[in-house]
Amino acid sequence: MQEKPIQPSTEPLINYFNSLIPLNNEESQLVRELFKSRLYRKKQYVLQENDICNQFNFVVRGCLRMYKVDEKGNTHIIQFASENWWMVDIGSFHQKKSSDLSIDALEDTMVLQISYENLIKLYTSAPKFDRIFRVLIENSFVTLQNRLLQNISSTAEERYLSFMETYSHLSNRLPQTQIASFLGITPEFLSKLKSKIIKTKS
Amino acid sequence: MQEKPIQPSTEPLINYFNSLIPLNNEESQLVRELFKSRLYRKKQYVLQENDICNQFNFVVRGCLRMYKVDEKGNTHIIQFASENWWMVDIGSFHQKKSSDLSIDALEDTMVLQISYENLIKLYTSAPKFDRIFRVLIENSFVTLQNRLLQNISSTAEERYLSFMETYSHLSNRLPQTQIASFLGITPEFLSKLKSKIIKTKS
DNA sequence: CGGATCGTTGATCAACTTCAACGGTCGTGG
DNA sequence: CCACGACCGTTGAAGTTGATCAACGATCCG
Repeated sequence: MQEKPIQPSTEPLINYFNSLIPLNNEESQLVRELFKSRLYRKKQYVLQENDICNQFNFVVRGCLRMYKVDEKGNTHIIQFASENWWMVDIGSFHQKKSSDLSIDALEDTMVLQISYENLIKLYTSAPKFDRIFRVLIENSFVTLQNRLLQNISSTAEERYLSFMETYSHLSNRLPQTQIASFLGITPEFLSKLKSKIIKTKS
Repeated sequence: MQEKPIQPSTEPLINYFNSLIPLNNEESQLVRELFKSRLYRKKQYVLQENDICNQFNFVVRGCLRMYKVDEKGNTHIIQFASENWWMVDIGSFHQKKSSDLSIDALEDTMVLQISYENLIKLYTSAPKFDRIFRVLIENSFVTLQNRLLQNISSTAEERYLSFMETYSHLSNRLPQTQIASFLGITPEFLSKLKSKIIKTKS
């Protein structure tokens, strides 16, 4: 047996689609043609503020973050995306208007990406993808809604504990500063929370 | 000329769809057949916690709210829906699992609603609706994402001022308690915010 | 080796909650 | 039609949560 080819493939994405709604051969072929693989090195921008988000990204390996920098210079993380997650500023992507968000890589990250034009082509060629992307966004919507609910109704400590459960696969890959920025608290306060939690346990 | 028929019609909804992606006659007819109008009186439940959300609602007239009641008995409002907005617990609706949210009417409210089964039928009969509902959810997603961003990065005062702009059509129809519950603060604190803002202005 | 980034800790300050009390308005039943 | 209760908005005092600023040690990478 030989090693798998080193050249990146779209198969992880096709597997992902199949797990939602099975694709036929023609549809799989469309995916192979229209999605391009691309490697982003750690700290590299995927989307820079004020640019138009022109790529819909599927993370094969690595980790991205999407965030906003406010007037005071603080960054607020809206979303992480690691293996098998999507990353795009949907507003900018669909309305073709400049984004007030940024996306960059927290690790060397391999993505499969499709441009706006090719996504339209995909929808037109195979209407099943209208449905697939509808389901996909519905799922993201539910996740986002739960997060908003948590933010409205819970203390920082509760949010942190919940984050460590929900993102257990990610928590050890992320610096605490990034987690704090996702939770909407300062790194200093997160540090104090952690030591308080440890004390309470023992 | 006669008065318009008093019997509620699906025309506002068809106009709404046409503004997104124009419908042909057959598609319009499907909407007329599959959406049913229904009146909810003030305080009446549209969805009760632990039930499955089986209806996708379009508000023709009035106002609904969707909220969660936490362990301490506090209610947290996730969304208002007045004229031409949608209201549904998407998670419960699509996964057919019991909801931990509630929906009720803040005013007497006329909705056009479609059941899960009929929505599937709609998607199957006219794939254009896959696209329409994809676009619709994309829009809701952007709104939700902006709100999350605000909640992470702004003070209560900023959120309140922003709310009064964004929801200016609603702000005078809503009791302050409801606005506070939407912003994620106590009614008392909102009251103090308001008086502070007035003082600063003069 | 040296700078950049990260995590920690303490003191002080600002944002927001909690609880209690009070007055106003509105709708409903007697 | 009035009275009463329910709900709403306001205010103040005291408490909690989390931010800010400054200082320090550890690690990592060029």
